Amino acid sequence: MSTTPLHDWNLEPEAAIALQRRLAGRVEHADRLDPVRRIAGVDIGFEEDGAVTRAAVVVLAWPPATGGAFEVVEQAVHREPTRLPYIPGLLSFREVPGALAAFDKLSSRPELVMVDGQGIAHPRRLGVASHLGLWLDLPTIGVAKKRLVGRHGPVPEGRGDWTPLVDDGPRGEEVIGAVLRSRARVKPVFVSPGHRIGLETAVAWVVACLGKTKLPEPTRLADRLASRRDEKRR
DNA sequence: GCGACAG
DNA sequence: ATCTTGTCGC
Repeated sequence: MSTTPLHDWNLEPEAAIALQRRLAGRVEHADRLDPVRRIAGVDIGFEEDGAVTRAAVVVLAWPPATGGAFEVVEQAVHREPTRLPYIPGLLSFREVPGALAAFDKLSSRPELVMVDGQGIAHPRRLGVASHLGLWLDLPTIGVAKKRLVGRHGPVPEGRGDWTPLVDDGPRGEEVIGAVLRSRARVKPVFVSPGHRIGLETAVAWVVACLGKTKLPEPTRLADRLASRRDEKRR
């Protein structure tokens, strides 16, 4: 993939959208995973009233130890001035640069990455997970807490159950993700392929990484580190 | 004009 | 995303 620094990109909305259209065509929708030994979780948080972007990456060992506990192989945090405000559909331009910088601090390279946000469940099929996957050239999965686009029917109640998230594309209706019941009696999460992975495989990995909470461990731990829940809760 | 709208 | 106390439940 291109190594063009994102800060060199023209971030005018029209240009950003045109770029997303081009990049979407490069996203791979079939599984192309190496044997998985490490899974990374990525998330971005903010400090100083949003003036500072805080990107966090947590690498977990796969498989988890008997009992379900995941071993944290390593983690990294990168802070930088926030580049852009939040604009639905253009989240990548706000969060990917920081995420890449955080990845640069890692000494190991994961074989799979889970991102807090959408994958192809995006207006132009290029959510933050897909965008990051292209730049890292790694399989990525988008795990979002809310819906950005698409529609779906009732979500089955059992943990691990899911219903397809569909949206209309150039060639008619297409499945862009899964609305997954990651935990009984809790609002579902939106799982969508980011890059180099298909929907079924993506859902299987998310379910395999579920602990006791709504979010899969990689994303949950990255979220905690990005929002520094540790120091805060006191 | 009125909603919808990842984080 | 972020600001935040208590509270219900396993």
